[in-house]
Amino acid sequence: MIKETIDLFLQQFTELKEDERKGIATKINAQIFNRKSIIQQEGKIPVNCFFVLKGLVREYRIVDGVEKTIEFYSETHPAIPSECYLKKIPSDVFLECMEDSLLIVGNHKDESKMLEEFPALQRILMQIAEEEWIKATKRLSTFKVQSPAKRYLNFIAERRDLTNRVPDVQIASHLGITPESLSRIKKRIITKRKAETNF
Amino acid sequence: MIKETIDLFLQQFTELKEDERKGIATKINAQIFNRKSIIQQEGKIPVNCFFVLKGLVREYRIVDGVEKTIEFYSETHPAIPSECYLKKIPSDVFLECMEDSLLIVGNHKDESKMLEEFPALQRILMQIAEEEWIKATKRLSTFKVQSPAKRYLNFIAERRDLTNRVPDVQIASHLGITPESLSRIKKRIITKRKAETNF
DNA sequence: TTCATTTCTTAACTAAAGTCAACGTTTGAA
DNA sequence: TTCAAACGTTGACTTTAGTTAAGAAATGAA
Repeated sequence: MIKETIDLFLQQFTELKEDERKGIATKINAQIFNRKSIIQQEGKIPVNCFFVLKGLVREYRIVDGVEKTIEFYSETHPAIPSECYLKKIPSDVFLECMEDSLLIVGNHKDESKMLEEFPALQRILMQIAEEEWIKATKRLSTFKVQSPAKRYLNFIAERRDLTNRVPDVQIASHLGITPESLSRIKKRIITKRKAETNF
Repeated sequence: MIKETIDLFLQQFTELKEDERKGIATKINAQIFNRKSIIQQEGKIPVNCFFVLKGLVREYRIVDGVEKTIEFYSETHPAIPSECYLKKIPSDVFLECMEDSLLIVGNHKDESKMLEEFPALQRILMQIAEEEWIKATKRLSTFKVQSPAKRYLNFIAERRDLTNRVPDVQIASHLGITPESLSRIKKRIITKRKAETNF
């Protein structure tokens, strides 16, 4: 079951030959985490990086005593306290499983070993880093160019899967607004829609 | 002069051996562009990617007829219409030199050739992609967590070099606000500072 | 140097977000 | 099943951003 999921995950990287893929699959360490598991504490140097095979991971930060949700990582996406993991400095964020989740668990040592054995992995890591870079850049430009209401519409369009899996408070802070504002935005959208269609 | 600058640029990647560095330096294509040169047009598939050795490049997008500044790329940073260059699709942004600039000019073909000849470059590209990812992620979280005023204070603290090189209109849209707002924010900061120090 | 263009600031007004507080509903742990 | 905690919404009020318009200052091309 787990092995199948890992193999399926690796199949998206088409440049891997079958024997490479199978070799990598056997060395990958995947674990099940319960809902509410904190897999990265703030203040601790990250030892692990994660990939979500099943489930959902939330990245958050505590600012003035309030949780600020930075990102949601769902299936097939890396969940890494990126800067801190790469630079080996204490994490400024928490990572929490929002659901029972199946995660690939990596660390620096295993990563080096696997890179030596499977040099093709280098390309894949590069590809992942590039994709994450692109995603972050795109989201960044939505903050510069769009209103909160548009960002919300954007969010429910692009991440429809998430809207029923996480509470609005977290979506709000992910959009950079308060939960009260999100509530009002939702109301505005509904009344606007009603006005446009004459009920 | 140009060759020296290129060598200096490459020295930051300490994992390169001296002969590799020199070899790469001779193959790198750097060009001087005049202020106001548009080095990437919107709508055209990017053929080049750039690295800023000297000068300043601005990335912007036109939204509802208004220029929205997405990013400034200064010395030692890559200036790439990232998604579009990597995916070879028409660019959704412009790249413009804000000053007379010395830029490394790359393209997909040269990149492949150089990667073949100098495999160590792969690591460096990886490192660059990671750094850009981290930067984008960090900036993203400032939009989620900070007020426009804080973002402005942040900007002048971290990019002091830029504040005198680019007009406020562009800084404003880079911060995701209007120039009028930025003007008011600046005023508020000054009056606040006066109040705190009793003049 | 000149002059049109861009830039910055200010004002008046509108729209939207933040804050604080209250309250009914939902949720999930015991 | 129960009940405390978390959640979502609403209202009243404050603060800040967007919009439109205008004018003074700075800039840069001819």
